Amino acid sequence: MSDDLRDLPLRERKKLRTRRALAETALRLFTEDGYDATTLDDLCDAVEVSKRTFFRNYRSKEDVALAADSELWSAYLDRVAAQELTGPLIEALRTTLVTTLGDMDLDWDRRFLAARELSEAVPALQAHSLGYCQDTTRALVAAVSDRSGGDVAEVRARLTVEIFVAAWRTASLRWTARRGSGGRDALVALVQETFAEIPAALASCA
Amino acid sequence: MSDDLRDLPLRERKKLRTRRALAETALRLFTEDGYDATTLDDLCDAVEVSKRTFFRNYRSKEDVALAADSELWSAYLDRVAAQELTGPLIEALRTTLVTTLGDMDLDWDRRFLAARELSEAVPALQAHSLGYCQDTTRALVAAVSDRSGGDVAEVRARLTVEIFVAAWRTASLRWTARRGSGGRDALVALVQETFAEIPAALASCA
DNA sequence: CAACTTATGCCACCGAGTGGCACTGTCGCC
DNA sequence: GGCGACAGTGCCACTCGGTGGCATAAGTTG
Repeated sequence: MSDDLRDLPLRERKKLRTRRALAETALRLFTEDGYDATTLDDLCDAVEVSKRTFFRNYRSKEDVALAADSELWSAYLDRVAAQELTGPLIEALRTTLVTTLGDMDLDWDRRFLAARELSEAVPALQAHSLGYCQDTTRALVAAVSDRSGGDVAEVRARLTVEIFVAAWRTASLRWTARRGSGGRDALVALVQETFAEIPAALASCA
Repeated sequence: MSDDLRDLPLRERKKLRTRRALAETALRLFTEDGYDATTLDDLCDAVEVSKRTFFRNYRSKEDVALAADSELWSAYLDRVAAQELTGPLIEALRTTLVTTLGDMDLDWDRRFLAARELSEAVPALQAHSLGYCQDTTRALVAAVSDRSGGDVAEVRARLTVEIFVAAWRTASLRWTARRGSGGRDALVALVQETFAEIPAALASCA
């Protein structure tokens, strides 16, 4: 995923540099000064870019804050599309997630943690982030249903994917709660733990 | 839930009437002309109310479109708070949901269906609707964790609640896909079916 | 009827997001 | 090396969702 590659056309390099500067500065300003307190004009001034240019790089103010989420899901979907899933679906989904996590950029941890913490503090970001999950869910269901058609099968696929996302969200919430300590390895461990808890959770009493 | 009650102070009655007129007209305009194409000014003109008044009744444009969702979750949380949950947690949550569904207003079906269809067409509404689920999740976890403390228990509770919401979303999606045919009874039946599918989904293969 | 409360209307304002157009740096081609 | 083509950018004006403030009208209470 690390396409730092300097063998891109000059134009692309410039564009990529402003894209990253925007995401980086946005994350800093949002956490330092607050999400609502930071206007897009502030951000654009800081990066020395026009507001118009911002919107050519990101679809919305929420989008730039949650760039790390977006990268994860995009990488995940690529991976799912590239390989064939075998065995129990939820296991396959979990395994692929763990692999994808391992392959993210080196500083992805930090950016993702910042995004999660913002997302918990700002309702608008939380909603937007859930939207990403939902889009990913849709795409996953489509990808999985293509391979094994059927009507009952589709309901099961959707349900499985929803549960998968639910477990991921629980795991990342736990990781965020301890402020990301242990880094990516800890996150992966929490994913494994949380998925293993699913049967117990279904059986647990009030 | 049917507090049509005319034994309220006159002022309350008026307020309630504009509240309902706003929700009703909003749903109509949004479905007829499109969500984005309908401005709040359009809505306020149609109801003959100032924009300021709109925002004293609803927090946002999304809010008024998803009033039916909001009512459901609010009624559900009331019910959960009022009774004690016994036996397997997910069963208790499901049963309470079915009861709550049975007790909604008579025209709730129609409004909920309209809200769901809008929500599937408009990303902003989808995100907002997921936000409601998330808030409900939080509240449920808090309510359940109060009763049975513990650290591992809290993770299980959260996971259970997340799975509960996942199943509900799958069920209501199925209902919406068939355009709400069969009304509320069909929705309840789908809820039962979908929850029953959970074990099979977890075991299902790709 | 008078005094108080509360919802409402009106107006000015902020910030997110879009469309249009002119400009400039980059790239391909001769 | 010069010369168009064109993507990316800046600037400007605009729409629309959402908020604050204040005067006013409507409902409530004595």
